[in-house]
Amino acid sequence: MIEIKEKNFNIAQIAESGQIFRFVETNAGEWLLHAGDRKLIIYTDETSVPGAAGADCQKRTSVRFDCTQAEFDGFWRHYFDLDTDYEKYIKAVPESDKFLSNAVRCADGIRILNQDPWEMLISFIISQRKSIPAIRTSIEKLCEKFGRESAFPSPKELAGASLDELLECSLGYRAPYIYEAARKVAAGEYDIYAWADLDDDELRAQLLSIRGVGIKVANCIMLFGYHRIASFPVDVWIQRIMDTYYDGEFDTARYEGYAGVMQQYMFAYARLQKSLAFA
DNA sequence: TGCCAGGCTTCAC
DNA sequence: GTGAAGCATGGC
Repeated sequence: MIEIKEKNFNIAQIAESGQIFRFVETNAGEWLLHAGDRKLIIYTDETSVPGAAGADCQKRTSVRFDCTQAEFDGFWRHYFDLDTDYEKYIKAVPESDKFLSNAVRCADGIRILNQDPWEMLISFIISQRKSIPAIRTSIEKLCEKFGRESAFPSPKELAGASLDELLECSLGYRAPYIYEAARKVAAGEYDIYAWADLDDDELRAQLLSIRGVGIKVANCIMLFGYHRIASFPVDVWIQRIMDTYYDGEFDTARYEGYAGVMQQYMFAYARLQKSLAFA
């Protein structure tokens, strides 16, 4: 068991942040995370709803990872982006920006995870016009049906699926997109791991060449699968926020190089506000 | 029951 | 280049 106490690191906020879909609280304070073919159990002291009652992530709460030191150092430390100082991002937010200031107060435990490009590609193709619970359901079905021991299916495993089998995973009109993407990645036509060497604009262009990947999904894959934190995905939530609080356009230039971090704070806060409003 | 969901492709114009 | 229609289905 590895115990850490880190500022700006909140498991509940990350699990609900919309960047990961296989991260659930199985019991109070006990979390199960799937990443590719890896599995991790995490224990936390606080089980509160993210952001509720003014979560204060400035204090260092205990997070315990059920893994060896070697696994933690070799994989999870980087996965959770624990070597990055998020306080410098948070301090860049001016008090005059009321919305973002409030967002940071409620979501300052979020980190941009270093997830797998393949898993992000498929997950965010699925995400279009789906609610987050519905995305989770589809991904669960894919993993159960095509992954070994419910791991996320590899390109080769998913490329072996028929269109009818994919349709059984509640993919709807996205099924042909997944079908085609899996085959082309498995065949090496889309060399998605080599794309990690491209600059942001080149990477975005490559992702946009995949059928079913538009600008928003491409930006999500960049942000969460390639850790391009300058990427700023605009979905219906972010658009609503910009329309309501920023006269239609958020000035990403102010946060040049890391606007994607701000995007996550905004997204999390907007969803939190809605969930509390209907609670 | 009806509406909306971390949008994209296609097709007019 | 721009804008609107059409899209499958789960979750609330």
